[in-house]
Amino acid sequence: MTPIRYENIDAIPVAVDCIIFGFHDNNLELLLIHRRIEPEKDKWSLMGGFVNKEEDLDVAAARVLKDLTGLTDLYMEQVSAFGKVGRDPGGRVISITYYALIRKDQYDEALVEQHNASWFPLGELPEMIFDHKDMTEAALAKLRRKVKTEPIGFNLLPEKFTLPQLQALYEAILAEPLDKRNFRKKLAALDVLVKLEEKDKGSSKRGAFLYRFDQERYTDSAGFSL
Amino acid sequence: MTPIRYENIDAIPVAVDCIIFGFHDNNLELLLIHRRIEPEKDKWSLMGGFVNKEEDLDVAAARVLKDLTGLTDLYMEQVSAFGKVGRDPGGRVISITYYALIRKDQYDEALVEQHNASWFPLGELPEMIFDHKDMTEAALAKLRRKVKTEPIGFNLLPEKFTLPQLQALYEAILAEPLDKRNFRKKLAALDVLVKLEEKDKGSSKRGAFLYRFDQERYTDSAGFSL
DNA sequence: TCAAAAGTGTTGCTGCTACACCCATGC
DNA sequence: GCATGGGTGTAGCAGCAACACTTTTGA
Repeated sequence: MTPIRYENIDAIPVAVDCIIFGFHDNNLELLLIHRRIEPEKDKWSLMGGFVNKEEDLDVAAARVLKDLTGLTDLYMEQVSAFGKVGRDPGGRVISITYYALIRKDQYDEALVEQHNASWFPLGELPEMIFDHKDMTEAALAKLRRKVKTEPIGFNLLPEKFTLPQLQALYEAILAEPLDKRNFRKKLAALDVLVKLEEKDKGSSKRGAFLYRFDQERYTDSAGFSL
Repeated sequence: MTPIRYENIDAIPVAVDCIIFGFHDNNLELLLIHRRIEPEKDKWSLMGGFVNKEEDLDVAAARVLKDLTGLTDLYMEQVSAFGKVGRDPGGRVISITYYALIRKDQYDEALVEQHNASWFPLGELPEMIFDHKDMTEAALAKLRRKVKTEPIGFNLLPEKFTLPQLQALYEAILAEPLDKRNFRKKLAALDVLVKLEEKDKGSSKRGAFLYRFDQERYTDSAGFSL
């Protein structure tokens, strides 16, 4: 049978918008793009792009992320679809949002500059266009939930990291202070970190031991909760 | 400034598909539609429809639900977007899924028959077209998570219900047995139910007291967890 | 009188929170 | 030698799971 063609159906431009999280200086940050045209000139927007007719949604999101950061294989998760008729004054566009976690030591700074993008700590977000603020909040809520039950936080840190760094990361994501001993106790129980010989002396005289996340140990274990 | 028109952008048909949950006979059930045409003839599908150019996503989902059940103001929540290029062999369609909770004593049976739709207990789902099985699983996962932290289960029960009914509902949703005393203890602590004078003698000689959910008490309280 | 479902409290344990001091090092 | 951040253990408490018997009533 010949496929149905859906010819009398309204077709609608579909975009993906990416909430890009990074971690720097004990702050959770967002990568935003400076809008240089009207309307909403000089506000900031999420990085986005239209979905091509022959392109999976995830692929479109990955493409958009690569265009801005040069990075592939990022940790990425769909948040939700935003589809109010008037959400984009330029015309009807349905937007599917994704959040992504990136290591701030790895992205391509030149590309980011070309796009007039900069990083903003969550607490100091500028005015954003359209419903991008709502998108950000939805993404953050989803990240907060997820980070407690799955070991995804590591995607925001370098390969090797210290426990104080990891704790600061979780504190930044959850926006609440955590007890140092309890935090370490839980991590020890999870048994997914490998302690290395080296120390990082970047932030203290004494130096803190470096660890790395062991993906294999995790997939074996199953339980994760912080 | 004149709005940009997005004229050179690929436009794509966008659908909403609804995972419709009902509760009957101590089973969580799904309302599915019998497909009478090729391809995938005689399989079953979720109720869906295309999103019109001038229609919000939520409005489209509500319309689709009303078309099938006659009901409006249903409890409804977006699940996620499915957007693989080949997911519908009839052509590229991006589908946004919503789940809805309906009271099985209220829907319009004639309409449902007109659509060749029937109810299936979750354990006895027939073969479904395209990726509708994945959609169902995603919806169920979301429902399970949500039902533990927000008082939405009541949307599947009549206005007045008994505690054994409510417990059976939660057991059906979570697919695990619950301890009767602990369940009642938690509910009592939540303080969102109003005990009525009447009893329902439908399922026992002794009869069980009827309760109703008090929305106001809930919005006041804030904490809900089962 | 018996079968079938409704209703009701207590105890032990687990897992969480709260909390303070010593250690290593560079300056 | 002192200031700075790194590292470590315990005790009390709360919330959760496990568990068994009495009540009501229609047949």
